[in-house]
Amino acid sequence: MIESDELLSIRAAELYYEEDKTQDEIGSILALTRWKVGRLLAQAKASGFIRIEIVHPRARRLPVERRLRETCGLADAIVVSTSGVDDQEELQSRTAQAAADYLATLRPVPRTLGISWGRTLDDVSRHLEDGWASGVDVVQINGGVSLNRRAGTAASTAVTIAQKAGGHATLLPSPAILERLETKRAIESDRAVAAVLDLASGADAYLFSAGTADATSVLVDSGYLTPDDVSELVRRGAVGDVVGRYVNSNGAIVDPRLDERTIGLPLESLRAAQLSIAVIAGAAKHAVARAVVGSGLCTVLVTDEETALHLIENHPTVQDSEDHA
Amino acid sequence: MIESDELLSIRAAELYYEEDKTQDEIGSILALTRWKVGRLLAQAKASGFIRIEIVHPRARRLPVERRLRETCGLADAIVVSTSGVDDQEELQSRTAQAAADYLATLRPVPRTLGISWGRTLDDVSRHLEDGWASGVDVVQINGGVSLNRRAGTAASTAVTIAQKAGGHATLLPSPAILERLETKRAIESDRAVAAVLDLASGADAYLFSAGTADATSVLVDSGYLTPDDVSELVRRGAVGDVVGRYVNSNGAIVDPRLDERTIGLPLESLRAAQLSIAVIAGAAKHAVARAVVGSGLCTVLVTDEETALHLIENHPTVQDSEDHA
DNA sequence: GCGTTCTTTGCTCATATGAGCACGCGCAGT
DNA sequence: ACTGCGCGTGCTCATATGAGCAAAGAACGC
Repeated sequence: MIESDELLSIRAAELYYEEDKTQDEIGSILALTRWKVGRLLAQAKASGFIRIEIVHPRARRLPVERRLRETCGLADAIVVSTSGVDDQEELQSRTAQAAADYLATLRPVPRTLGISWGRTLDDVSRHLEDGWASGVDVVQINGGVSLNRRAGTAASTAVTIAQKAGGHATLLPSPAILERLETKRAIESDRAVAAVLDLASGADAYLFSAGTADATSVLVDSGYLTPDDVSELVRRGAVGDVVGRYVNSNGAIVDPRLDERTIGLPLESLRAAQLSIAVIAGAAKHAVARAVVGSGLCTVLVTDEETALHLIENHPTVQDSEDHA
Repeated sequence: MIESDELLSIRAAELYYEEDKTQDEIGSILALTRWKVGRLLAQAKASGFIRIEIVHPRARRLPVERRLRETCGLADAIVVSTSGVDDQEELQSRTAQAAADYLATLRPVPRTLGISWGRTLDDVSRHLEDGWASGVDVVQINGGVSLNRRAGTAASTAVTIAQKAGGHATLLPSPAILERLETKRAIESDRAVAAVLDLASGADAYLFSAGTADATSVLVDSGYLTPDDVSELVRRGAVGDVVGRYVNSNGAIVDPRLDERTIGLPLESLRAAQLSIAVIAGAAKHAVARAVVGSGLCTVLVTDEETALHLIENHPTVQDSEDHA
């Protein structure tokens, strides 16, 4: 029964899916009633013999999204299909596209959107369509405009997103990390900076990415940290950075001294936010993604299938809550 | 239109196939009429965005079979799925299984079945179920019983197939290739041998495989030919052997002198047969498969998907008919 | 500007499919 | 043997889907 029924269900599936026969026709071919065929087909599906895949760069993985939402307690999850993706480039692009799509269809439309900056966010900004919303103001939530070697990327990301929505951008005129705590305090209390930070903390939604904790980080690239600094952070458990702040696998700040010199929205504000969207893709970022999701830094995650599955596997339900400072 | 419709059809497909929504539900989600959704879905399928695959060791590829039948003018074609097959072993086994299944469901049941011998055929015999038919007599169509190193494989193949069908086996008591033409003639005219050959030429159906033209061939393994002999044959265009006879890519005999010393059914008998089933699998046998199919040696081919696609690509419609002798 | 033609849209209707149910068969306990 | 239970089977009926069609709309030439 088990054996022969399995084979029959395969034959039925071949005729149904590959030959577009009706269940009735299959019935007469295999000498079965059409109800039996229906059950065989259901059985084949249930046993996982039928694999249906949607192959398209814009395809999403709804079942994975659901699982991700459920196991990680996210308000929403966007998972892009990873099938047939050869290079990281493509994967980044697909994810950014998905994030752009998500933003564009977001309801209610946020009046102010707080964003970080970096390669990923810039990618999102470029994938957004002109007129994706009307009148969304964009605020930077962490510093880093001027020092960035690829001058203006951070600024242009914000400006592009705002322009395409017919709103205007507010930049955070400050470095990402200051060398001395006093300088940081001084800058922070500067009226212009304080106003932006204030605006940022009141944003309706946040959109940010995360960086890996290695020498390829934008913070290294921009000269805020040396590769050695990063190595030391890694030694102390850093898995990546979120809006310029290095966190360990529990999502806790790795180096409070460094963090104190970092300008921008504190991570707690992200955690408290009604809507904070993280865009994280690629195998290199699995660890940060886990930290971000596990520690409640985002309510919505946009990612690739592989990363999503990784997160589900290692269900990032925080086991130990805090780390030693 | 093209752009937005494509995206919509992907969204619809996700909801339909991955979330098991009804077209009507999708309609209300995407703000479309259910007919539009239906069309979008049809479009997605037509554009090839929906890939349905049946993952099972016994799964076949009906559409490929159809194409193979049509482009190669075969009476029937059996193509096994190659998805997720790691090793050659598995592929051989799947193909043999399919051949066994095909034999078992063959109608009308042949009264006498002519078979060759070798690893593939032996595999088929082992996959046949006991009682796969009732009263099928089996005849060997080419020599090679005694000399074979793996003693008795050829004989056991025939006997197994016959036994499982409740019929009896007739072996061809002769080497595959004789060293001297006179010996061959003498053996051929021996009453016992002649009777078997006569029986063989009158079989209702033939089942055979093909070997590659290299040192791994069973003919080398059995000591009928030396690796050097084979190299020479290859130099002269041999792509493999069929029932002990080496053919070139047009399916023509490579070395008529050698062929004259080979005992067994001539290839012309296979070509003239009402029903001759070739079982050929594996990348190494693409060339022989092409020769067999292209020169009409079989009316039915059992093979793997990869080989089938190769045959379809290089549609083996015989371009030049005969080769120089 | 106007008619023509081709495409797209929303429909009706026939068909295909799935849910739920009652029957009958086989099996075990008494 | 009898009876109760469980399972697979084939059914009825509601629902989902696809074919075909007429009208609306867009694109084009005159």
